[in-house]
Amino acid sequence: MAASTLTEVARLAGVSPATASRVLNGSARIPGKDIADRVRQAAESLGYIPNAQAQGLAKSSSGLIGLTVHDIADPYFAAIARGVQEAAREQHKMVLLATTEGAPESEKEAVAAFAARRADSIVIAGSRTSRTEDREGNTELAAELDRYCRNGGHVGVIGHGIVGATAAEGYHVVNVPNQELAAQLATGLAASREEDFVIVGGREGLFTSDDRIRGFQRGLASAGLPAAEVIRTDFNRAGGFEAGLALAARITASQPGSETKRLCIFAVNDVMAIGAAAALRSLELRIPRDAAVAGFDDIETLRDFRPALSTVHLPLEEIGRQAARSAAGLSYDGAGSSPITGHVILRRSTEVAQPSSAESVA
Amino acid sequence: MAASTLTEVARLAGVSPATASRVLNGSARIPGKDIADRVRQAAESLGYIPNAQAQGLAKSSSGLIGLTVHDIADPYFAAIARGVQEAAREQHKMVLLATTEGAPESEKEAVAAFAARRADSIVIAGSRTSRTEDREGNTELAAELDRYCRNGGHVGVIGHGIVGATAAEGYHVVNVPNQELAAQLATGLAASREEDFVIVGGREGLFTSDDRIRGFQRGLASAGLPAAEVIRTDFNRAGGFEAGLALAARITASQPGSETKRLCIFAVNDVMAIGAAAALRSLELRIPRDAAVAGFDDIETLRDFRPALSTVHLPLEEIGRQAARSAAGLSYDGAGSSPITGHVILRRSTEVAQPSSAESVA
DNA sequence: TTCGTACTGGCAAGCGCTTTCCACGGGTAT
DNA sequence: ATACCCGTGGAAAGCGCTTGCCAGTACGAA
Repeated sequence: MAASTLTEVARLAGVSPATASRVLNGSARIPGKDIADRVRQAAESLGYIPNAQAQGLAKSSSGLIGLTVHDIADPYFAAIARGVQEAAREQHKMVLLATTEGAPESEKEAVAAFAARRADSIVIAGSRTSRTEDREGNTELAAELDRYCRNGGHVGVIGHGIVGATAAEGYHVVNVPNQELAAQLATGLAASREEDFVIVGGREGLFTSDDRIRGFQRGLASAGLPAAEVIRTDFNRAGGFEAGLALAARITASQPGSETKRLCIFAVNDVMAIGAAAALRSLELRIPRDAAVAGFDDIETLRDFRPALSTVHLPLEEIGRQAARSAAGLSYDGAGSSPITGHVILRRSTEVAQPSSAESVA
Repeated sequence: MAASTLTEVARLAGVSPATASRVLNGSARIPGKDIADRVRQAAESLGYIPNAQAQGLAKSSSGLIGLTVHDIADPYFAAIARGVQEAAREQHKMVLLATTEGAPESEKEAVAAFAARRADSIVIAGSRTSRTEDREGNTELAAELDRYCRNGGHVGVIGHGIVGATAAEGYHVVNVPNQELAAQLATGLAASREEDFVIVGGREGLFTSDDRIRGFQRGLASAGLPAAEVIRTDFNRAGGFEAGLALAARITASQPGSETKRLCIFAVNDVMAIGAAAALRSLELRIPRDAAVAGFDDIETLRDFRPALSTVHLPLEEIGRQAARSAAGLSYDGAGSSPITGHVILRRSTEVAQPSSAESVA
């Protein structure tokens, strides 16, 4: 990793390193044209690439944005990552990626690593949790973040704030109206039908999941419907599939009686919804004929799924972008940073009209 | 970004910075137990976090792995990124992410940025290209990479090597047997039917796309079938959709004649295949009844798509992992790094038996 | 002509860490 | 008792860059 240095360039151009620095790496003072040209030419001929580490050390800033996600291959996080990446580009920074599997301890480690690299800001994506087994981890994470902020760092958290974080300065959270939107979804779903609602949610304590469940229940209540049963499972496709199997069994069993209402399954995210749908299908049940299914997030890759999934659209990319921006201090309590909004999208998977079984084009 | 420094820790512990460094940040020489404890305690109480930039500067290595992808939200790249991330974790490094939209100039910039940060290794994902308009960009990219390698860097390229790269040392490419697998897919598809094959490919010059097309044609030829028509379009869902519309029109038009064979559409990647399928569906055509569709990559998120998509499985994550490993010098021309293999998966979307129209569960 | 002003480029002091080299003390071999 | 070696902690020289400060120059104003 030995590349040519500023000093070499300076020597070749016959100037001092200070001058070379000024012409090559942006400074308020730009040396005279002839000298500048000579330096630039020297740099060019040596293939000079400034050492960002050294620059960072000298300027104490790194041009880095730290991003933690649960899993970069999860389309939800991938979309957010794209937004963050975009914001980073705007700011002429690079993004440093860490995956944490959602474990607060890993997140804490990631934050420490970002701090060690003197990342200018940190974006934390992924559901916060309040489970007792995460208590300690959360506390440590909060402490780490506080310390980072106290040292002048900026953090943007997506969704819920970190439990226990107390930093006054540099701590921003991008609020996602999960509850309101889930309520709207419930209202929309409840409007034109009467059926039994079941919620497939993540483990208790996952804020995102809990919020969406709470919102959905509220929506049902405001439509005069009873609260839905909640099935807790893993916050991923497998969890959805599992819950789907259980529900499918129930549906199949009740079919003979036949005066039971159709089931409407609300999975708290699209991926779980797809899992549930796959489970139903694997047991020969059809959607929406035998059960309605709705998700949340409006994952892009899943839009071609059939029957098209009713869901709540979330501007994931924008969320990532905004988190990165607000953490950077841009457009925070200034102009530009409008609150995140989403909207309910009712598609085929929750249609009421019984489809003629031959016609299932959405 | 002012955190406490090693010197402060040393002072508090009443030792020299050298000693503090030795105890805190791994060194061959570990000071005496009592001293070590004192230092560690001082560090703890000060909340000391080593400055990775300074460490990097002193050791001239950064603990960073650079990764360029076209688009992190594309599930293909996201899967690879996950593999790279995993390998990074193994090596106790972090990954620095850059998205390039596939433009060689952006890739060149990214490589330069990685070099500036003294990344220990660089992984380049995303199809290489030989289009004339990319000529210059490719040359520059190659030059940048060469320089990086010459300075002791390691690069792992996924798929095809960079055109024009000449670095002898530190330059590894993870070969993906696109051609062979595409040929196998063609053979598999050709085996049990006679139909018209059409290939929906990316723009000319995209190596991945071209390889898959070539392989597929070869497979057809070896099955005694004529070469398939090739439709060139964008290497993404939109491109697939567009091509799908065109093909749908053709199918619909020929239906009356009805002695035309069924069309079998091979899209060179899953996302394009899904696009094409969506297009057909939007025009009331059914798969596989009115046309067969096959893709390539076996994207995880798309596995729940119905009718299930015939495709070629590629161990994306493993590919990413291996690229990162080989670039790190691990397991390269040593044990462990077995060549990448994939396999054909024939699913419902290319089934021959006409489905009874009521039964479309895969 | 003589100041004062406004620039210019260079010097040198760091940024926070690692690592070579050195001095020193205690142990063993002679 | 002397010589020698090994193991320890510390001093100091960087790693490659930025930047405050200073001296020198050229200029317009007086």
